[in-house]
Amino acid sequence: MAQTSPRPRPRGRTARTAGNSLQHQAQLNVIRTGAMLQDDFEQMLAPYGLGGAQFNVLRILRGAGADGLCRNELRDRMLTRMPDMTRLLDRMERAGLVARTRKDDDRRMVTTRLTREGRQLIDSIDADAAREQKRRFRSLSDTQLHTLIDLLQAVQRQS
Amino acid sequence: MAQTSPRPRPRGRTARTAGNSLQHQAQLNVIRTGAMLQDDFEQMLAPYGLGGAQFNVLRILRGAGADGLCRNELRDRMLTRMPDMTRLLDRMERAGLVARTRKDDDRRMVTTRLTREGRQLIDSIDADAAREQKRRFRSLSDTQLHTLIDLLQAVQRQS
DNA sequence: TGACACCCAGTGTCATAACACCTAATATTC
DNA sequence: GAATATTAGGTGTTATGACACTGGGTGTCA
Repeated sequence: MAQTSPRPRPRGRTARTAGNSLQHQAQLNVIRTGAMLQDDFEQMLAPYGLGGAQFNVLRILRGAGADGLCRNELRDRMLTRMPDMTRLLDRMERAGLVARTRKDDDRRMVTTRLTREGRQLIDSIDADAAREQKRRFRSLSDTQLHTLIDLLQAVQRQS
Repeated sequence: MAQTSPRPRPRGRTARTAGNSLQHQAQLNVIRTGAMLQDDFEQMLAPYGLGGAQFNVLRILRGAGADGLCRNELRDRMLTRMPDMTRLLDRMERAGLVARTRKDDDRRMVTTRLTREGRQLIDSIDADAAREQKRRFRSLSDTQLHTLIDLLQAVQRQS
């Protein structure tokens, strides 16, 4: 199976943001760009049978190492809001990507860890993921990237 | 009905982006910030019984004026990808916010227009929407806003 | 005018997201 | 140590999203 769907999606003509306040333009551009990057990323993931949320879980769990993470900790680290972590993990467990074990000392807690298979899968995606990131940002210098990151973090810090 | 849900969502500790390439950090921050803004916005819209997509349709149709727009034109102007425009418009039509009429000269085309009720609804939201935009971006100067917008548009232009 | 390609809108079907609620285990208070 | 609160995880239900496909409507070319 080569590439998937044809993917037209010219969506969101940049020009349409004229005539509004700067804050409004900024808001629209952040949301639109975020959606574009997310879509690109999910497009890249499709051949692996993953969605963005599942990839995110794999990435976070790989970062967490052998200790794994409990459901709520995992949920709080997600890139996007994810109220229904349980069933997302259910699906990933069924797919053999993660394993869950209830803790002995606090039996309310369930620790989720990457399986070997999950680990191998995300490792195999790394190269594609890096390529995808570079593609979108290739026109920006390191200074510009720093500026962009700083500005976005300032926005995130507002309440 | 006052405010709705408690909304904890501390999600996405900014610090977690260390140790990766600048492009990666930029990608994560754009996606995360976009999701935050979208969530905020939908939070604000909830009391009006609208979701982000529906608000977006109202906004676009208001801009289009009395001529309205056909389904595909509308879809292409959406801020986020929306493959299932038909049923979104179905719901909005059922709610009395939009009206659809098939064109006489090309009977394939269906024009969607705002109803008076839809128009009044989006007008009544304007003040809240503007407040929400300002809140998130208040810490940025006009120059910084311009810079942010320019950088994001450069990202959007990459294929 | 009949065959063809193409365009627009809509539908069937399945997977996933959202929201409110529930249950079990542990902590806290008296 | 029994009652209560709190915290973690899970479930039921409904709404929404994705994707492939259908089917009518137009144009165009023999």
